[in-house]
Amino acid sequence: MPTISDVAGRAGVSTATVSRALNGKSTVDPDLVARVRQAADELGYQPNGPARNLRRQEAAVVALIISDVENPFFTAIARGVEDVAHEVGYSVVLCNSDENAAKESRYIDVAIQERVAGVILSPTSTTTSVEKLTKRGTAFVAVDRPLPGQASDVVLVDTRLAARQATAHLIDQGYRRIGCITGPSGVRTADDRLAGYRDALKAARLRSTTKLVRRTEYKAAGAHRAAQELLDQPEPPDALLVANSAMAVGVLQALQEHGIRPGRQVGIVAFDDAPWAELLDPPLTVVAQPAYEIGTVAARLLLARITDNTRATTTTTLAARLIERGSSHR
Amino acid sequence: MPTISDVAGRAGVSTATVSRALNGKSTVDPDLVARVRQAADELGYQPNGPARNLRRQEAAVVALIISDVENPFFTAIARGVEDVAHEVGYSVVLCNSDENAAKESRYIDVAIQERVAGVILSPTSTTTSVEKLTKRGTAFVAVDRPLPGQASDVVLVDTRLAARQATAHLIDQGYRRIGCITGPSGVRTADDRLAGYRDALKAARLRSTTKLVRRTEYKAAGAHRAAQELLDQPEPPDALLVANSAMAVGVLQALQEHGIRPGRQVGIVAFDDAPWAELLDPPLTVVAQPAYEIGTVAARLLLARITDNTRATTTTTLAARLIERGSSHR
DNA sequence: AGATTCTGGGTAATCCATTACCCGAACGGA
DNA sequence: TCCGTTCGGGTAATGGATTACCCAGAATCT
Repeated sequence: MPTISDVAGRAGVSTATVSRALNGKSTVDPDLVARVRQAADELGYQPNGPARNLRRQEAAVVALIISDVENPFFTAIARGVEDVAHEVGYSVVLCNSDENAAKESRYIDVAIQERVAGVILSPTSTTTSVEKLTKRGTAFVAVDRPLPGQASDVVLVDTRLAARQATAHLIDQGYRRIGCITGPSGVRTADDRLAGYRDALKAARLRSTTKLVRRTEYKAAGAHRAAQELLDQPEPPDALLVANSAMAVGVLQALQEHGIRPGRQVGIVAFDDAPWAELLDPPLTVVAQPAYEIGTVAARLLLARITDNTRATTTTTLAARLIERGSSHR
Repeated sequence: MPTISDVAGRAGVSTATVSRALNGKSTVDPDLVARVRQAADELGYQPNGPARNLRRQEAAVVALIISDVENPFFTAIARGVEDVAHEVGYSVVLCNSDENAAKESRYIDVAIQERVAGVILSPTSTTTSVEKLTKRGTAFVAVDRPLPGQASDVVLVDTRLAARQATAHLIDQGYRRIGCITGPSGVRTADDRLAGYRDALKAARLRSTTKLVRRTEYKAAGAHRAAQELLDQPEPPDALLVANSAMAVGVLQALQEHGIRPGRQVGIVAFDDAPWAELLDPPLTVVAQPAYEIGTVAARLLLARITDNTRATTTTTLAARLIERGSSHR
């Protein structure tokens, strides 16, 4: 593996000149630059990243730690982050915490150890592992979920309001026994969606009962079981608010198994506008979250914070949009 | 940011002892280990990754470069890779090449520069950027698509056979004007799926015509246009083989717009078993690829190659499975 | 012309963890 | 008791790129 001194030798200059020529930080005679470039190409020289990062005390890398790679909401965020980061020469590494605090903590350790320039995180739950970042002054932005008690930039969706509007829409449509299947307690988005659901019931003077609420993992399997339970009750719900698209799959499966078409008999609104939502019969009413935009906004905030970590922290709240389709109409 | 000497100072030992105590490579007095551990905890010491990697000449990281983060097939591979890598203490960083040779090449450069232990790649097209890896002796495994002319471990799906079987199934069902919407020419999986489709037509002595074949990006939008074109022909196809699930979305949309239900009028088989496939009416017949398993196999091969790069290269071909559902029955 | 500032480029210090090498102490065997 | 091992732990070399510092020669000014 050729080193900078190999290049220097071949080009007949010092290592300092090679570094300067290749990084363009300082003026170097154009002839020398050409010689250095050529020597580097001939040797297939690739700078040693660890050595560079050790010296620079920072890598041009941002870590994006998301809670589920298989959730399109998070991969859309990833694209947003990537597109912005690449424009300014940063690489993005994606880490999958799997809604698992231990994995999240481990990836944060790795990020710190590798001296990445910044971290974007969708926090799984507790705040503790994030303190390591702030304590070290690593630039950091939270997405999707806030971090109570932590001063950091945050990019959120107004998910409580969205849940409220979605539920209000179901009420408008004449549904009265509306249920809610949301994520685990303690996960902020899950709590907020439930709260928004309750807000809407309250505003409409409908009684809210825990019999119509189920909380499970943000996955299809859990939602499937939850929906079965709800539907098997003596007084089943006539509509359901479902907290993400993976869960929607489970819920719709359960409806199928009960021989129920979404819509007239049981109205459905789900969070996240999956590409297949329009293919269903009836098409699925959804709450579309601006995932890509969350990514771009978060990346821009992170870059700003990398250059100046003393700026005041901000909270950006983006609006979600209810897309009415057939599954919520009688 | 505390360094190893800070820890050494606080624990009253040398840096060598700290390193040995923390890494457990050599026997150290248990009392000292405890003292070092405590000092490290108190200071919140995190080893400097670049310094460690510089010295070790390798990072305990494997890079996984996939061609589309938003494609569930690739994210499932990612989970497989992660699960295996984590077992043995490696971190996985995910890079999204976006079917773009330039991005792929850039990520390969980054991987080389950062001296990752190995790379798993779903190659977008040309072989050139991969040579950089093999030339440097970086452990490397290709997934999903082979690299002609490159000696490397490869993990594939027998996608040609799967396409043939899927097409044969359509023929069995009585479809006669079967079309194919596949990925860009030059992308091996796309070519193979087309070849398998033709194999089946030939075996059934059906005439194969380019009028029924369309090639586009592996995305919904391209497939949507392609399907529209095919359906608007004077003699439209009575069935379609679709090369991945994102494309299936576009195709099904086009059918909807033409007022056609999949099945009787136009039979559909698509690659990749998406969780929503069963929710459609009729449910979608698919070719399920063992994506997670591709990931685990590739990761194990990579780890083996990291420990011994002289082993003979292997090609693992996994079988896909046709899951017959309603969209391919008359 | 002489003094002064610039500029390009070389020398060597620096970043920090790991580990080769070495030394002293403890231990076992004769 | 004395010698040869063994073992724990310290000293310092090492990895490779960047950059502070310095110097020589060119350019500019008086």
